[in-house]
Amino acid sequence: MGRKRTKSGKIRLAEVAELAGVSPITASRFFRNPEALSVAKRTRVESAARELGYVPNLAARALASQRTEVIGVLIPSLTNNVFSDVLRGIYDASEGSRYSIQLSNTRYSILQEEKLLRLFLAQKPAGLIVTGIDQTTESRAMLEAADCPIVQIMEIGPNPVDMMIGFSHYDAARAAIAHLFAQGHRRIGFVGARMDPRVQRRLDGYAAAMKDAGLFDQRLIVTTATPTSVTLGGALFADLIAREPDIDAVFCANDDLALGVLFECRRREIPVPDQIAIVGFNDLEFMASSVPTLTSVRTNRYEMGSTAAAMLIEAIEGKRPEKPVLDLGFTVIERQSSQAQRPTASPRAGEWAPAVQNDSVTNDP
Amino acid sequence: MGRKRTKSGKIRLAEVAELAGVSPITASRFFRNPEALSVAKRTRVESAARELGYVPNLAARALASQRTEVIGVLIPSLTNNVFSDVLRGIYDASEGSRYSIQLSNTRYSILQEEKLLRLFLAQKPAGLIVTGIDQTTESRAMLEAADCPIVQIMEIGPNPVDMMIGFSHYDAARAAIAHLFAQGHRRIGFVGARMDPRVQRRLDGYAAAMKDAGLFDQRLIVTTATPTSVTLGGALFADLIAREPDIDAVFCANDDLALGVLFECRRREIPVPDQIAIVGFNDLEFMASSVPTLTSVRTNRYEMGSTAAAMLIEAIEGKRPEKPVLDLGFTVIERQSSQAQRPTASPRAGEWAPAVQNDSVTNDP
DNA sequence: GTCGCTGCTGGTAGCGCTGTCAACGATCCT
DNA sequence: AGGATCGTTGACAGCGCTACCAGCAGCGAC
Repeated sequence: MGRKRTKSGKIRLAEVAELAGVSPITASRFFRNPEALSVAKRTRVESAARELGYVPNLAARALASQRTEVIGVLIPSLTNNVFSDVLRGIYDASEGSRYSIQLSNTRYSILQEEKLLRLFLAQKPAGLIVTGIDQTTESRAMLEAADCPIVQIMEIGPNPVDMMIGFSHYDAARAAIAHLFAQGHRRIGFVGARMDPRVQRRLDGYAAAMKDAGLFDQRLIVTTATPTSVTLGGALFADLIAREPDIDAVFCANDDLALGVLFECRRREIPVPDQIAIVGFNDLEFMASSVPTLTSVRTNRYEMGSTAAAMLIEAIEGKRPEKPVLDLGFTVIERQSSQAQRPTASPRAGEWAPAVQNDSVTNDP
Repeated sequence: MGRKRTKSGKIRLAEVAELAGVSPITASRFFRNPEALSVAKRTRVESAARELGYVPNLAARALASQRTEVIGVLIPSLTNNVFSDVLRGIYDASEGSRYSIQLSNTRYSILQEEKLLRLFLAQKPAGLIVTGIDQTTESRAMLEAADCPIVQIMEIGPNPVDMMIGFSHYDAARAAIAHLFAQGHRRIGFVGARMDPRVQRRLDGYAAAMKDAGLFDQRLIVTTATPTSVTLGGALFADLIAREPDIDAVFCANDDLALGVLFECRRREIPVPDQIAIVGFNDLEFMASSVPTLTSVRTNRYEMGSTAAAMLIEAIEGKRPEKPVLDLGFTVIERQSSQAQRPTASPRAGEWAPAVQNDSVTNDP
């Protein structure tokens, strides 16, 4: 016997079709490919749908069509400011499209990432955005076997699974160190936390630049697996300066650490940049208004997210980009914290201004 | 005639049932309510599912059961640190449950919120988390008509739609001002940005406290609709101090603004807290390690998210909480930036320590 | 006139799962 | 012992939509 399900008063496609005087399948086509209809039927279906307030049932559509309109996004952290900018880009670019975002947090664990990937793939997503290029072998195999477009974000490297968008953390770190060299600094410390693959590559870039200049010294490097924070930046710098009092600059793997270093310098009355220069990474908003203003490597986080989502959607709809790997570059934004010459006095109100980007070293491939 | 759809090699429930030697409906029950099966069949289905690597088709489930396992979340901003903490709580609490999170960004627009709400509700979510208590009349009506549990987060107020979890921004602001009064401050400025409803209520709390003390002065208030930032904090404070040079404290509607004020003071060589005391709101991590450390009102953002999601899931599964409205309270964390007496000298390295919470004014209902 | 093509439309048959109800044996109570 | 109750299981019929063809009209080419 049949069920007694309440028909729930919901408008179905069949109702719309009836009101429009067409078959259900024609009405269905209207929502997926309006161009295939004659103008007359198109307008009839459109007004019928509006009149009834029809909303398609996505579950039924997914079941019948054997595919979903979901874009899976895997990022390592919800807390890190870097990812909130990327996410904003992704959400903005997906808005207005038919695709919805399914977000999951890997917490910087590639095993967790593998687990989530398995979960996502089982639901046949329309596309996937994953962070970075360091997946487990198993994850990599799943990604390559997946029958949907995939974008790797945050960095670029060899052997993309499919598409890729990011920049070279290695080169960015080298550019930051080159800037410090140009300002006359020689004993440059490195402060890093979390040490995820991208931070590791910044460290590699730092080390390579220092080695090339014959200035590399393992003792200049302080890192920890602890998640990053401003407080941690201060603590790591305290370790560093206690051990190596003669350092003249610090390159921080991110801006939170840099701010922590700045505060620690202030606490110890170490003049910045006169005794110690500071360079951060990411160019978060506050870097431009601290005292002194802080030099940083600007990265195009929002664009990374929005472009990744846009590329993915294009690819889902069959228009693969001509260049599947996109380098968004970076810019060293030079500010007071790394100037060779400190201005005569601490600037008075009104005299300071954010760094002019024209003065900066840009890598925009 | 039938279709030639590629059966896609996917394992279906029927296959699992066949291997386990039970009917499909019994296998189905195993995944939804294992307790209803006898132990023998339960283990048989379990091993069959594992052997075949079965993954349920959520679209089919949603279609057949007329409901989804999706929790809709509407927040006003993806950038604001406050919401990233809340979100992390929501995602953490939903992990391991059968529910997945569908996130959307209202961008502080209640019209956008209404639009998104309509979209969400059309897909019959299992539950809904919405930010704040200021919905449009239309949104309010839709929420009340929705046949799923709903949690309003970030603040508490009268007439909850369903459940509610947050704290009183009004009371929190009053507590911050009371603390400044206790430290001897009288001409206390207010700096606010964005001026969303919650910031507005903080302003109301400030104004009420000042009026009660006979100290209210409209000229002490500087606000803007511009989104908040550290830089903006400095700029707003610059306006305020230019107009009212005799202020002795500033209450900032959030910590970014407070940091901006601190930097601006440093830029102008205004001693903090000797000439100007500073109090922020939210107690972001950096407040404890700035120089001087910054007083702030701690809010339980992660708990707000995780508890909201946990309550919602309980409610979806039929266990409504005994108390549908939960006040998570706040704590005024007293730090150097609002101390009545500045320590004799600027503290030396190692001598500073984060404020002890025991010294603080807690409102923990 | 016939053929093939193009553009539009419709019929049929599911997609994979679950709500509803009925049936069955086992257990419990009087 | 008889009836009521409980726990467990299965049959059936869809949920609302779309893939796959088939059909049909209109048109130009031969």
